[in-house]
Amino acid sequence: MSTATPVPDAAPALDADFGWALRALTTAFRERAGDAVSTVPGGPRGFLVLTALREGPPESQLALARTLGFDKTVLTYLLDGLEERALVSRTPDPADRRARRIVVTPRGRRLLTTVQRRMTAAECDLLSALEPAEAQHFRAMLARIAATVRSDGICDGS
Amino acid sequence: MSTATPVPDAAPALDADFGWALRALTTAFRERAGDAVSTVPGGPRGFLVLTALREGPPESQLALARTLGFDKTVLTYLLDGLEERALVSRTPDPADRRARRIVVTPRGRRLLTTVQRRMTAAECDLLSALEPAEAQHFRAMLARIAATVRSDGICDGS
DNA sequence: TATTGTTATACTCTATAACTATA
DNA sequence: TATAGTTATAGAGTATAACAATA
Repeated sequence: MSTATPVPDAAPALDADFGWALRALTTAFRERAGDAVSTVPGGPRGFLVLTALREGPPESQLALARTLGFDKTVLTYLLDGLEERALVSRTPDPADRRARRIVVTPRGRRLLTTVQRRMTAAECDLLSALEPAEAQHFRAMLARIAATVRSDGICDGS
Repeated sequence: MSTATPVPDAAPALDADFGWALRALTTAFRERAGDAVSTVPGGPRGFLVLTALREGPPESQLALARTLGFDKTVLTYLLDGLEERALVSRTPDPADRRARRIVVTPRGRRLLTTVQRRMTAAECDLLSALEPAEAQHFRAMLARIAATVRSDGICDGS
């Protein structure tokens, strides 16, 4: 009998099921984050658009869509909503008149700061089952996994 | 200057954003799990129904729905699909003729075993960014969080 | 001919309300 | 009256196809 089992049991109970736990986490996150981002047009996805734009203007809407992992058609109406409330500005790129330059407005930055604070609080609440150091570890592992699966989707070599 | 920051930065980049990482993980999981559960009527949710039933027949459909965190209306057509392929049986409870006794058939158990094996493989692939021991730690933390947020939703005392 | 962005459409998942049959 | 289950419907989120403008 081995006491440590690196490979998970082939027939776990519901509570031990990865998919079930992931589903429970995302559901709870949606609920709590939903309140936090209720003031952002487009909700959680609008928030991610602002977050991505904060790092600098993308080459085009398409480049932004790829960064976020969103469909380009989704981005169109997400940006419609954000532009309507003057949180981003959308101007034709003089160099390539098919593309649009998207930039966050000062107002957009201010909203993002406020909402990010609320999001952080919601996340801490969500992870309150873990000790602070554990929660940081969980976040770090999650980020590593996300980076891997994303790059897999984009450029899985072999 | 502190080298350890238990509280996350208030303005993280996209790659460090919890919601973005969670979204990337669930998207990748859906893709991979989708293949694994493609033979189960109702897909990922049908699989969870079978998993929950494997632990024993529930009091009623409603009790099963609460265990899974599904809406009762969803469970109706999920069970329709599973019953149609003889993976579960649905018989009126003699004691309370409003309620139905749901049990997994031998065929349902066999399918579950096969699919669970595929699901485990898909999960291991998904978590391949982590060392096996780390992956187990991640699973354990995820299960703890899920248990907490679930019980919060059902019976938050104070 | 290929690409950016838009519109229209459909499909899945989820949530709500209204109904039936039992208790 | 309250509960178990069903049906119908509407709303998000997502993906696809077709289109206009530009390269």
